[in-house]
Amino acid sequence: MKKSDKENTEEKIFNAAKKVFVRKGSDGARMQEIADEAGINKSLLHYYYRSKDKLFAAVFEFFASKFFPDIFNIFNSDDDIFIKFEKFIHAYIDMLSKNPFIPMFMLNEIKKGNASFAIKVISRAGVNIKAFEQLVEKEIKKGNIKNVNPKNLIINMLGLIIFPFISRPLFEVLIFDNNKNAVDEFLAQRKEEVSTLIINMLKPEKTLN
Amino acid sequence: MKKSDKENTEEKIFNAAKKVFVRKGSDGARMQEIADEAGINKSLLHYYYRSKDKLFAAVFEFFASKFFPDIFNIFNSDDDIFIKFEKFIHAYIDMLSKNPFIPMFMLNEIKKGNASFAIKVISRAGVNIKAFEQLVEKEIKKGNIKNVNPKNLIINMLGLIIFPFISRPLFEVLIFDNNKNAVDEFLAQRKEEVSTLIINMLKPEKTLN
DNA sequence: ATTAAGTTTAACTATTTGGTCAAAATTAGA
DNA sequence: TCTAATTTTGACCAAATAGTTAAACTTAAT
Repeated sequence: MKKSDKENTEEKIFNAAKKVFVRKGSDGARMQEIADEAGINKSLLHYYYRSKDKLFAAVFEFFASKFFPDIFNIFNSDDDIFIKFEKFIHAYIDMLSKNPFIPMFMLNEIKKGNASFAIKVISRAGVNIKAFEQLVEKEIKKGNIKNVNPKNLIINMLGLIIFPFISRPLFEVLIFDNNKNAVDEFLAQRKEEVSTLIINMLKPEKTLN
Repeated sequence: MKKSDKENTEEKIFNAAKKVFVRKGSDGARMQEIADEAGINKSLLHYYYRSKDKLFAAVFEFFASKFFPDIFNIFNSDDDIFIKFEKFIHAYIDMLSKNPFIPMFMLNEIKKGNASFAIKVISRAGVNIKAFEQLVEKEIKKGNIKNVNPKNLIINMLGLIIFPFISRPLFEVLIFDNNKNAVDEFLAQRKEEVSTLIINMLKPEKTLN
């Protein structure tokens, strides 16, 4: 086969592995299922990726780079602070809409013991929480935003953004009577909802004098 | 052995199973690991619980009843609507503080295909989302709370409550430099944080005339 | 056309793992 | 104390599954 086809096979394996690992997790996934999903012989998995662990590591790294994307630098721009938050929230929800299963996958695998691996990816991606906290404190001092706890702010924001994707299988049936279109609409509308909420958390009270 | 000891063995198995299933998930858990954790012979697992599936089902049902606890009826009381929310948030975070791994376990297993099982437990627990939505709409009409979307309200509230527990392994190292005491403090303080946020989402604007 | 390198396949192996079984140990009751 | 029921154990089994191998096939270059 040609080189372009070789890459094609490797890609087919990688894409199939992404699907199956996301669906079943690192333990539940079966090499045979990945091979079937890719439509190729199981031995090819080992030909291209030595072992299940190596294949999983590749998939994990791929998703980690999505989950900790290169968008925290939005906070390094010289936009107005509220614009920064709005841009970040929109960008992150857009990413999750394209990859809705990433949060569950990542957080579950991290919990099972891949935290240190994740940290490497995070620092490589330039995610800098300390800088974020300092930014918030600076804006508080300047009086541009309310006196909020930066750690709470991060968790609140990420929770509001990420939780709907993690809990979708549950609330899809519990709240939306299995109407998947309604859920998709709901998730799309979350961009505005979360932006508004965060901005309301941050907007200083109108002084009354 | 005596009957009290028999129950003791069964309990030992059940408690060990809870630990291991939470740690590794239904696929990652090994019967041998559960036996070791319980300090008993592996055959006893099958003596008391027939199969891994049956043992897992018992554990799943146990956690499901915790995850969908009998506290939604707080909203059926005749407390003030803000008190209802405050009570609910406090009660739920208290429960999670005692069982911090339940959300990750439940949501992950539900995602992997136990949704229908979960629904049974939910309805048995009397969780009634429709009633909650109607309550919110009623209070909106009465002008007691702002005109919010009830579905957004539920997801926002549950996200703010649950997400910190799901993401703890990540933010513990990323935001808290592995200071576990600081994280425990942070989580305890979330009761007030979330209550305040939800109430601020609901409090009508002060009219200016 | 021939060759050498890379790719694909089916058959096979080794290990892990859920589950069984019969014997041994313990307990409760007569 | 003797017996029957219950509980516990270690050895074993069968199925599932990750990984190996050697041969067959394909491709690109000469």
